[in-house]
Amino acid sequence: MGELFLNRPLAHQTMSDVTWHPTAYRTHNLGQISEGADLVGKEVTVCGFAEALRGKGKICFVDLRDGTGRAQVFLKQGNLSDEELESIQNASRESTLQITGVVALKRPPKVADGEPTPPPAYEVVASSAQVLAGAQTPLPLGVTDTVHIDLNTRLNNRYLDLRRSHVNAMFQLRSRVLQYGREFLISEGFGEINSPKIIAAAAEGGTNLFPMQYFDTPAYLSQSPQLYKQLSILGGLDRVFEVGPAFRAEEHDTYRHLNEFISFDIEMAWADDEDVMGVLERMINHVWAKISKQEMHLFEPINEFRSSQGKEPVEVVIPSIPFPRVSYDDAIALIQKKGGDINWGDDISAAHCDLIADEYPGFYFLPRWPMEMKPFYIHHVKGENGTTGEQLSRGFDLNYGRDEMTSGGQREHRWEILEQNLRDMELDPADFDFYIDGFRYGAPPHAGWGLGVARLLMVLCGASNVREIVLFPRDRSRVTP
RNA sequence: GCCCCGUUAGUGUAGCGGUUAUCAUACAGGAUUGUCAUUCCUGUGACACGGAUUCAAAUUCCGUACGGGGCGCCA
Repeated sequence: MGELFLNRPLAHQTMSDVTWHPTAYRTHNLGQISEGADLVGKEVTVCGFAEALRGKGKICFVDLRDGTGRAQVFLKQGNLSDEELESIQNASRESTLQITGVVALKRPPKVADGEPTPPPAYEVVASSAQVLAGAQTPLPLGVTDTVHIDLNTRLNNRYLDLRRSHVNAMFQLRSRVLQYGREFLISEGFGEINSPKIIAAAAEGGTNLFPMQYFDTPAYLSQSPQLYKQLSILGGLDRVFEVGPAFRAEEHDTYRHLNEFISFDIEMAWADDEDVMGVLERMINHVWAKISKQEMHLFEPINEFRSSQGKEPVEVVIPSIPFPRVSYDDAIALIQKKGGDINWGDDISAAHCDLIADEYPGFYFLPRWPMEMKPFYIHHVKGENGTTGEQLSRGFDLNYGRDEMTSGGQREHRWEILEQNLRDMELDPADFDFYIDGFRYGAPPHAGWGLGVARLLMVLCGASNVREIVLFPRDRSRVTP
């Protein structure tokens, strides 16, 4: 497998847009070597993981990999000391090596008649070689092995799993998605904030919190930046976003839930639900457009791997905007029409979403949920009623297929209505003073949303489990590594 | 939390009452090699744990542990 990518840098951007200064251990990275036409004849020092070592005699080939790419190193008796040659030949896979040598054009491989000659490739002819750190054998999982590996085995040995090229590519994509998302929001006047993760009480109703001890006071891990980004708006910050962790003590066990996850949140003053849905679809459109323009090389290892597993390649189709709006009313009618068992007032399950996705493949909004199904802080407009006459809310979801990506809405900005909403839900407003107090001194109408980063990446990378694109996932039964 | 299912070398698999427990890859040793998933030879290595049934259990049953899939809830 590795061979297929031997001459390709893992990250396009690393070579062209990034300034690489030499470090204490290397003068060049392997991405530079693999694009090394202008380095031929130059002496370089490179470092990397030994992906494959071939040859125990007078010559030896090493496929070396670092974070930027791969390159072959050629070692020949006489070019370097016998001790050095022997130490490399005795090294195990994934040991880290440091090689000094001259960049040269590789001798072209023998190709069968009719096969095209591969493009020129470059290698380092070693004049000196060191093992920096040996890898114990056997490896708990083979980085280049083509055998299937259980997700659990992979996560138990994530530090090795991450070395696999398609896994590595997914995390590079994640970094780009966040970068392009940030740059988009900043271009629309948003500023980045960080809200506290240690809180005294629930900032949003519903889920269970992880309790913790804060000196002598009981406290909790934050399950959402909801309240704090609203308080930022009340504080006059106008447009804010946050990328940060949220913690939920729910005993769920699915491909799309974790107990710690990264939420991409925005909050926007003087705006309603439609306004922030617009921000969201423009942001996703921008991210997809940038990815498809600049990062498609990252899908090569991903699709190469998928093909080895008999899976369809993933394609990046820039979703056109606006995304379809399927109101709650329309969704219920559509599900019923397609034979789904659902009544007005029921939650829309993943199976129901499959039915909607038949009609609306890709991203679609589900706006205007019943007020009684939404939390007390969601705004409603009197007179906006559903087909059964019940009050509708300005809350919405964004789905992709069967999966919910985002939940958001216009928030209620009037403290009297907040208190009334709580009383309507048979809750005591006094218990929510920590929330409502911030609203007592003038509040802009505002709206926002929270997007599950891993769920969005799942769509982009074609992953079937959020754990695949979370570095060290935390679920009900996993707190290590 | 509910309903199904699974656990065999480092990794991933075959076997489904009697096998010397299959194969790939990895690992160790050797030969070969400017190789291209190098090739070839030799070797090492496994039935999750506890109990039951049986002449005989990796294989059937019960329990435990761990894991997987689906659902609910959510992002």
